[in-house]
Amino acid sequence: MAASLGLLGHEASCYAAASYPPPAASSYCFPPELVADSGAVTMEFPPAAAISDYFFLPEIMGARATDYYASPPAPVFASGGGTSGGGAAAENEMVNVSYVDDDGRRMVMSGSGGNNGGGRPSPRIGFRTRSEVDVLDDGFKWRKYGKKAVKSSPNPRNYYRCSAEGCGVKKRVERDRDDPRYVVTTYDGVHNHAAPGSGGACLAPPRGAQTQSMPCSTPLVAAPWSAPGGAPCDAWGMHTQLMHAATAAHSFSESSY
DNA sequence: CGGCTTTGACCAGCGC
DNA sequence: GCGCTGGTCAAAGCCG
Repeated sequence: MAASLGLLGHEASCYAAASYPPPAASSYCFPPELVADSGAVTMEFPPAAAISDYFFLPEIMGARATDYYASPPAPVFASGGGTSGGGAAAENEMVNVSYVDDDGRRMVMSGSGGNNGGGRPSPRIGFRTRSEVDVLDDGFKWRKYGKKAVKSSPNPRNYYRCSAEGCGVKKRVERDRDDPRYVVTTYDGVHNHAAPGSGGACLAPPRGAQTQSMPCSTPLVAAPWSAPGGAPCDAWGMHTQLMHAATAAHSFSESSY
């Protein structure tokens, strides 16, 4: 049931979406009113109906994720996203990431362009979450290392770094400039460790989530589709899988050069 | 006391 | 080359 990512003609499988089992809790489903609401962040997204068919987004600390946007490495994929860095628009510039599920339906995700400024680009994935809290508990432990007022938004942007030793994953959190009810979280990089306190699982499930049963023994850096056991079991796994998909697509494209 | 947040300063990339 | 902007650093303070 693996879906596949279509990236510059490459096809990389992932378990990101297709035939995803319905969550036990309805709150995991895409809130109809929150789908693809033309926010500044999401520039291209599947129709609401399609999303509701394929994505089950996590409820995090009472918040409901609304949009995901995955970003493969910018230099390879950023078609038209040449304004990386400098410009505030680059931050939310989308790189289209499409994948084809088992039914042959083409799905499109959108990712932010840009890279880490120079060196090896890292996978980036973000999502917009309707939340009253700024910091969403994703099971990992983050240390805040910066806060910056950005020109593109009246709301400050917070910078977090995974506090795990040797893990260079970063995330940026900011309120949606158009709708402060939404929190835009961007993950930069992929964890090379399991989520703390998750008993070896990839991620601790969000509050109230059903028991995590996805094949989390697989190192996070591994391609998600290579993990035994098939699709993730819940929305939280979906979140993880998306992050992994970005990484995997990254690796895939690199290896094809 | 250790870990975390805050916050101003600094640095690098990009556009003009 | 200069200015703007985003991202990071690091010292100081706070909190459990």
